[in-house]
Amino acid sequence: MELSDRKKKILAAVVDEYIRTAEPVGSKAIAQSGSLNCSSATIRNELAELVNMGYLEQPHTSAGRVPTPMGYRMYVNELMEKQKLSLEETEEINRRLNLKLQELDDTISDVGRLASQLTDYPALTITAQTAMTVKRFDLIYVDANTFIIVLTLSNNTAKSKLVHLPISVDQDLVQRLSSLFNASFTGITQEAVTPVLIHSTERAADDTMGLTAVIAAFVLETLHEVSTPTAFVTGENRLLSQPEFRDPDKAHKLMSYLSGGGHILPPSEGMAPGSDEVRVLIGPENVAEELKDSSVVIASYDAGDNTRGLIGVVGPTRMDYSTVAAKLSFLAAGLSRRLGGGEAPPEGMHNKLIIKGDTGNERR
Amino acid sequence: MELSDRKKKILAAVVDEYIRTAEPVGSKAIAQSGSLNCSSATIRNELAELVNMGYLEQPHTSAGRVPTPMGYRMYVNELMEKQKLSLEETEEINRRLNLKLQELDDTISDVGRLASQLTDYPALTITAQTAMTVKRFDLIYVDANTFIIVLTLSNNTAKSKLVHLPISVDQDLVQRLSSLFNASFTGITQEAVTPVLIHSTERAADDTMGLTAVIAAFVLETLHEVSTPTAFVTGENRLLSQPEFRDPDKAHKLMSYLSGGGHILPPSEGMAPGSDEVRVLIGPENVAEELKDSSVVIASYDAGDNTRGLIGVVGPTRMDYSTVAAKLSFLAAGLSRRLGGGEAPPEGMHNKLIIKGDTGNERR
DNA sequence: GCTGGCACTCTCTTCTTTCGAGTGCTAATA
DNA sequence: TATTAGCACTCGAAAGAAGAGAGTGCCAGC
Repeated sequence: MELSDRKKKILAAVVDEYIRTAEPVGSKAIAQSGSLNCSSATIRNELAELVNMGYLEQPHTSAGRVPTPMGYRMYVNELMEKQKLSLEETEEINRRLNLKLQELDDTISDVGRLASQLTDYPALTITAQTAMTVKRFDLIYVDANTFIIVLTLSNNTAKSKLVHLPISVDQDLVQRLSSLFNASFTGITQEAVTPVLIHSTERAADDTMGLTAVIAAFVLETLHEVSTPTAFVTGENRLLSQPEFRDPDKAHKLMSYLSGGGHILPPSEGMAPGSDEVRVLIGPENVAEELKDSSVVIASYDAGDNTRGLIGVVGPTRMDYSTVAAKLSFLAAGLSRRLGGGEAPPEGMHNKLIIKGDTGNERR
Repeated sequence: MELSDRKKKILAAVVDEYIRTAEPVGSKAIAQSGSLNCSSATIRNELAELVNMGYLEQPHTSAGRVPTPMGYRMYVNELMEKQKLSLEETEEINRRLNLKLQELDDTISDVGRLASQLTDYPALTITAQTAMTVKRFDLIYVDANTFIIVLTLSNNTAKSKLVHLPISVDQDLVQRLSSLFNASFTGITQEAVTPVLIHSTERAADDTMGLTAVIAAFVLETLHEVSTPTAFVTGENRLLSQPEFRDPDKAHKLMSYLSGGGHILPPSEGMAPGSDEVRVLIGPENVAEELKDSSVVIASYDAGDNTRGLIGVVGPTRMDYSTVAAKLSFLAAGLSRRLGGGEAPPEGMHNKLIIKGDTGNERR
């Protein structure tokens, strides 16, 4: 059933006002807010109908109205004004993004911090799960007891480790191992590094000192580290400034859930890989019990190497979806441009903003 | 002025009880708690004197007594029973510590997480400020557009980066740069990497493609990263389970302060480098305004390479100093044993526990 | 110097009252 | 038929009142 134009306007006004004040919204307030030219009585009638339809609810008989998750969903899908960031804001974000990314690589968590600062909600980042492989081995012989392992990974980063041994090894062995590993350990994923493979390499290299095992362990460690999707949450404490989390128990519950990392995001299969899409999950649309009365806004970015990462924020259902979505979208686009390959849109550009999400779940 | 033996017992009992319950402690409760063989009236008299002396205070007339910071200080310095961890506890800690440290190097933050879990307070870790230098350079030529920089640092770790260039370089230049950097960039600190030095190296190598600058930048970045003391805070949310932080504003204030990292610890000059010392800072003894009514317990550990790191927890002044100190001390000792050089005490050992701190500040 | 007893104080809890925002309904109006 | 003004009603939040209880300070007796 379609909403009349006026109902839409009223619903939007309720959500906007509620987002702003966190107080149930009365008919009078809406009547006065301009944009509608009718009396509070008329609006009361409309509000009553919106309650019937499931878009709004009343905390108790004589209170104003509050949006239901279904109301928020309608708002997010159709009603909210897509926020355009001001030039200052976009420049600010770009500036800080550049700053963050200048530093050494794994600063994705820093970007999470940035997102949290920008939105004033806790932020989470998740790196994508990818089957990384080793592209190239180098072993640098330092002295009889020391050598350096350098792995070049499929995403064109290098990882290294200095190994100090209690026994001395000869340069030849290191040499041999280097080529053996280059021959048989490159291009294979973590799972393919089997004890059998390690053993046969050890024999082939005539390694009686366990060097092979050391190197293989480093390979496994590294592949594991880079292939495991890691979740990172920052700014949990920002929850506390939201009135809905004035109850310390409630806040504590959600915060410990967030600190636990992971398990926050829905199976992200629906994430269209190419777009600047922003996904909104409202209250009960979340799978995790702990998030049932919070909302999550997630953007995905191109992390290069054909993988995508996620960056999102968590807040009360009464969240400033419009601004948050705009900021996250912009941030994700910036990240994609910097991390991803090639054909990205030029900087300042930012007009499309696709918001997507589950379609309105049943209420209650 | 010295406290009588009975006063000490009473003070200890008050602190113990208050730590346990977070409620002001009455004379009756102490009388019944055994260990003292006198009536509540006697204890009332003693309590009144302890209030006069500044060790206790009353929230209001007709309430029980609560320790002042000075009272806690006395407790920590002289009264509290040094906690011995049970065998199960020490084993548990060792097990988890081993688990954490198995993984790749910079897991100090993980150890912070461990500390937080063990104590149920927010934990912070700080790596020491050290003037790190590069010990050795290796440049690995991959192909015309690609090479890998490998730095071996003075703390015997290796850092590497894969550099991909838009132009092609010849192997000779890479070779030349490698030896030049080994000659003039080793053993010097971050500050000594001057534009002049970079420039002269560039000329000496006859480098017209800016490779020198790229490498130098990586050196600077790396040295900066490893020499800058970084603070890391985890488990802020655990504050919320403490009754003194039921007020969201108070909690929020402290938590944002903690999230801001750093500035938490006092100038740690007093940290004796050799010992398992644990330091306790009670309420107003903290320098930071935000910590004036919280307490901090810090242990320092040997991070190898003649440097020390800090690991600590933050909580309300009503903190379980005894247990926390024991756990942190043990954790720090374990870290020292694993990270630091050589002559560490054997595992299970753990009997000395030196607690130190500022001597009782003036009250109020 | 210690103890039992007693009056007193002050907070916390609970109950009651008041206040007001906001509603639903009805009758009048365009 | 849709809108509006008016009015009685509802219900929570805030303010006030009363009672309970924990704990104190002090005094007199042991």
